[in-house]
Amino acid sequence: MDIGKRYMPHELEEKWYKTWTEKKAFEPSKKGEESFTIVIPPPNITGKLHMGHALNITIQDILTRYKRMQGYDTLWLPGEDHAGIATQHVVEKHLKKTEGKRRQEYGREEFLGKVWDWANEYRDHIRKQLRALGASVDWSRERFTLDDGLNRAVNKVFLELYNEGLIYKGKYIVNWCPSCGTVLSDDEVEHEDDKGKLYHIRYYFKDREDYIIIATTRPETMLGDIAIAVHPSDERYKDIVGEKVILPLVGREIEIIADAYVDPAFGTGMVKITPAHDPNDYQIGLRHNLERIQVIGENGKMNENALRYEGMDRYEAREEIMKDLEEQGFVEKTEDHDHSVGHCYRCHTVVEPFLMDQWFVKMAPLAEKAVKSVQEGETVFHPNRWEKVYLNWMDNIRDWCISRQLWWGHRIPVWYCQECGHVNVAESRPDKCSECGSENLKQDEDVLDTWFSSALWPFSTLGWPEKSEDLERFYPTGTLVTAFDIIFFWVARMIMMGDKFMGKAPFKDVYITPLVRDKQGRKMSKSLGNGIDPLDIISEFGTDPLRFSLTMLAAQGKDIKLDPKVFDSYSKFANKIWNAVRFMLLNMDDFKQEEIKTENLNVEDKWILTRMQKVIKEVTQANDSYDFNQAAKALYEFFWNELCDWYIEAVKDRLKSENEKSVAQNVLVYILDNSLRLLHPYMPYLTEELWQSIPVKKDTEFLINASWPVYDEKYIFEEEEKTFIRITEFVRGLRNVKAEMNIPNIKTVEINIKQINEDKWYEKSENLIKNIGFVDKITLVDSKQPKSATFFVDESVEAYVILGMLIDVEAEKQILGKKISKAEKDVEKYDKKLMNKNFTEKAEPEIVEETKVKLEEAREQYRKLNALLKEL
RNA sequence: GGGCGCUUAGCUCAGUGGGAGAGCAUCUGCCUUACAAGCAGAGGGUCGUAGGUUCAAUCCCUGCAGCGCCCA
Repeated sequence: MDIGKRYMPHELEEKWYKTWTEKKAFEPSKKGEESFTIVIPPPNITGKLHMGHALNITIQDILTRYKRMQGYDTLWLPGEDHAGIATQHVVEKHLKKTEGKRRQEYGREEFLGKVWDWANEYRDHIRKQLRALGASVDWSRERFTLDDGLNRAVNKVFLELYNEGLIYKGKYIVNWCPSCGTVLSDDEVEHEDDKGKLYHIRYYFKDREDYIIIATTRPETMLGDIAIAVHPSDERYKDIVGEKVILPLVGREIEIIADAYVDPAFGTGMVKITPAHDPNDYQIGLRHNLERIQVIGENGKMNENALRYEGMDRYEAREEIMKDLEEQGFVEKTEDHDHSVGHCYRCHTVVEPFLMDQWFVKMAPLAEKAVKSVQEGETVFHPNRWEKVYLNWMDNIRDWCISRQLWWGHRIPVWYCQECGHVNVAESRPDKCSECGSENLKQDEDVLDTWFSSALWPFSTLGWPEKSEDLERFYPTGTLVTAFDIIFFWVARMIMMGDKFMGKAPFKDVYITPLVRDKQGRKMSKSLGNGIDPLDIISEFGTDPLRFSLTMLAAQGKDIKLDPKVFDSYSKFANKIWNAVRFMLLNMDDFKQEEIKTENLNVEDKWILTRMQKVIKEVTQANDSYDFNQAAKALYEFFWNELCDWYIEAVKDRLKSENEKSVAQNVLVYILDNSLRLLHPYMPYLTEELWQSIPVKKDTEFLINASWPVYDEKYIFEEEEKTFIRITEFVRGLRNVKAEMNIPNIKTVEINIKQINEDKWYEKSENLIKNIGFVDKITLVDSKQPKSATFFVDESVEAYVILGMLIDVEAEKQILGKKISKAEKDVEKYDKKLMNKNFTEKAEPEIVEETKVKLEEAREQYRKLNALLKEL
């Protein structure tokens, strides 16, 4: 049977994904066994999946396939997120472009119809991408954050929190994005240092000819100034507290008050207080019972309180006001000033602090449990340092503004009675007002923050609030795989809600993946155009190489700087695997599967079996501790550098021998069977395809369901492992001399061996040495023969290669010289160590013993090599 | 301002209290019946810097410098 010389990814991928889904291989099938569940971080329906998603999906799939093979009742639940602000934003932009209309021109219902069309299209696109990546998700359980079931969960949670007083409505300073036309939560505001100006403005006293100087970055808000504040212990201003000044341009009298919030070191140590347009001023306003005057409207334009500036954009007004102040002599000076400004995390517009009536969740009581869940280890972060980030946020938690002035989302389940004004909160529309019985009810116009529904994802997707079988079977979930940037938005809130409504944290582990950046370390983004589309990589190299590459790079706690060259490297690895299996298949004549009997094994068999067990252990441990890059690396090195470079080369000859081939075939089949199992979570398609062709009795129809290999003590042969390593060193020595003497490796040579002690480790492996070393004759000698060069020296033997006319004495001297100086350095190093009493007395005895052995070895090498050099 | 992370070969990065590693790149030689997407060999690093702990530090601790991120 020949499967062809080259690995061709694409047919395999479609074929196997189809087969797996048809056979329901992704659906949990081990009911009653311990479950392992992952809920997907639902991708936004605003766009396509990028490289970060590809990494995230790959890791989830590795975990899922790994646990499935280990026999867990495994579920990976897929779904998508309706992404309120972002989706409404892109659809509005899209409609403006295609139909030239704004959403208000359609009306709420028609517009939502168009968003649903969009959502359906993009959900489909995301599904295709997940399939392309090989994600073994259970499609029969797919969810969307706006599903009816999830809506029931959202309404129930809203109602319960409201009844407990944990949801409330109130007028506070919130973050308003004038471009998105909605309020944002504090976490959705990104602070950035912007170049701005610090304007120093004179405010004249009401009763005397003097003035004070106020420094501000936002002069346009002065129209809403209500007071001036100084620090109570600021000696400079103690005497003027209580005095009044006249607000320039406006003419309003405002009082100088004292409040500890003021930083005496900033500006002049006096600040203007605008309670309607600054969160800190708002707090001061509360403390001093100050009036609030709004001067900027929701559209970011000055409102009716803004005198002649009404209707101007806030930045235009700033300029106009400064111009007027200047003309009227109120400006002391203007200086450059960098300061941190809040921007909308979606559209990057500068956010306006705004006094508005909104819905909030009281966070402190919810945070308390969520802190405990992590502190007590119910949920563990990997890498662990993210735990601090999480706890830090929880400690400084503020109430969460959850209402959004959007149409796309879960509409707030609140109905205001138009008769008596009563606020009716209910899971579904009430027939009449619970207070006055009126049927004239009007639902709140706003929708909930998307993260409000996302926070319920780990249990709402499993059927909550119904007491579903899935909920019982799969909650709490095993691992959440996500990126650090949504620890606050999402992870923290899921833990809170899980604790609150399920009584248990929603997952045992949180694995925070690295961030995928470009080659220069920049974040991949549309605007930079430095993104790499996973689908492009898949069509060029295949899914398996993409996945394996990302895994190799995904070391814990470090961002990935992605150089597309790596995909090429690891697609070569896929080809290597392909060809190793191909080699096996081409050498399976008369194959009968038999039990591997220890007494029939050669040294190379025992070595590879031992190495296999150790790799099984290493990969399993690495997977368990989320060190996927280490698992991948261990597999890469084992497969290529040990199995292919040495074992396959070692058995080539035996596979042609009638007497010997059976053992070699059986070992080879065993090794490849186990290797493919270990590789499956990383490279599912390739391994499934190849596994099908292995002539071995199988425990399952498909590799995806096959059992995970288990470390087997009976295949551990420590002695033979060492012997084989000695053989490889022996052969390497020979190859090295050949290379230095410009003899092609495959040109056969004769070698001589001088026995020094009793250890005849090479005897049983003479054929092996001949084959892998391209040696046609081995002769035992008493001393080094003329026209031969030394290629191996240890305590048991010296070995020489006969070169005849090819000998190059200078080259040999060089080789020996290099070795001698290395031995000399070793002798010096170990000798120095052992001369140090502190070392011999305080270091662990094994280390001292080891060092002594090393010193002796190095001395012996040095002595022999020197002797050889003299002979030349 | 508070906190976190990073600094190892030309590039991208693993790694460990006791022998400095991989891939790519470079150089040399090979079409060897699995694979030229391959095989064999070689060169290349004061492990950012200054101290400290230790018998022993690239690794642990502290300061410093540079880069990046989060929070205010």
